[in-house]
Amino acid sequence: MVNRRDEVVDAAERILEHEGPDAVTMRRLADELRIQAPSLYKHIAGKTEIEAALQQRALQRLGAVLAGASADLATLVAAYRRWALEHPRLYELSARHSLDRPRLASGVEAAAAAPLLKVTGGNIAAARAIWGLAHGLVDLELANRFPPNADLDAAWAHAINAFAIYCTPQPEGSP
Amino acid sequence: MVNRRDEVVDAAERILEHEGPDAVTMRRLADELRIQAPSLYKHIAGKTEIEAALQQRALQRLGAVLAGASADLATLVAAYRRWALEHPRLYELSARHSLDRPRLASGVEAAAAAPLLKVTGGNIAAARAIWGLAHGLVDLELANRFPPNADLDAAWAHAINAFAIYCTPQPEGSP
DNA sequence: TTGCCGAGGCTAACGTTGTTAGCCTACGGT
DNA sequence: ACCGTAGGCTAACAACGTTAGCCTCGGCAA
Repeated sequence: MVNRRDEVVDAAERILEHEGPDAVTMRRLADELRIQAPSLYKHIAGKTEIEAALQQRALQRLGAVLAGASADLATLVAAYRRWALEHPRLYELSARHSLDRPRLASGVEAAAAAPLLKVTGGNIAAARAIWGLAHGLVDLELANRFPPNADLDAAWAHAINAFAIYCTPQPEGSP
Repeated sequence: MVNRRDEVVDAAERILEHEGPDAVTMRRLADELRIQAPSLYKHIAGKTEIEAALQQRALQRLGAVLAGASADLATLVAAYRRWALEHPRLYELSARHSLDRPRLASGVEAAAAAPLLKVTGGNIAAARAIWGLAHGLVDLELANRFPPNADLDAAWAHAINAFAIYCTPQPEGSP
């Protein structure tokens, strides 16, 4: 028998995916498990714990996708964007909640960051800049901040082009 | 006498600033105006309208700051970052809610974007990439996604350096 | 076999949230 | 002098997360 706590998180993810964040309610969640809402608290401390668990899942999955895709900068950020657009609610949930590192399983954060570091040749500041760039473009896109007809592919292309100096094997281009 | 609706939005901004987003409650808001909560609905349609109004304010203020600061890319993004860190709650609120353009006063969006466009010499795709970069770095910083000891100044420096090719007067560096 | 004890369900209820319905009052214009 | 409306009020609702307290069943020890 699987851990009941995991079943709760599974159900939360299912509801989030299919019905959106507002539908992820303790009562709706309990319904999904054919249970009454207060019984959920036998398995989890509260809603924030569920959200933290989903956040961790998102981090792990995105990290895995990036690890599989990391050849060069272009394919890496393309993978980032694709995953976020394919799982927008999970991405948003994970991005909008601030990380409480203590609760996070160890290594998750580092694993997610590794592919970025690899592509910058270990330059951690450049990796963070690229991370910010990818997250920012995705976040603005998900939040409907670009005009409907905006050519976002072009924006991504420029972004990749700008950071190419950090990723092609090139001796010194840093401040 | 000023518009009562504006007073409601003013109060909301005040509470948001001093007590955080969770404190922005219809009842708390009514208290601030020495009124009962239901009376608020004589002046505004609902909470979402307040949030939209705050979002618009944020956009206008940030746009104004950027317009005043735009000399080169470095000072522009520095101004962006500074404003966001000085008004984190307003920034978050404005970033996390998707724009409903119909409600937005016309010109606000374009005015906020203008300084960025100026610095890229009219290259709109590059301007969007830079916007994404600045927003992403700020958002990750506000969401506590970087380790506490991270050297974010270095990340910003790399970001600026990467995009310098689009901003220094330089004929052709685009894909 | 008996006894018990904890895991995991249940109902009832609480406080807080946004919001609606409906009433009342005072003031400004005809 | 009237009347309508702007703008306040109280009462109340549904939905939310959460707590308290009870019951039941299954497995294990004596």
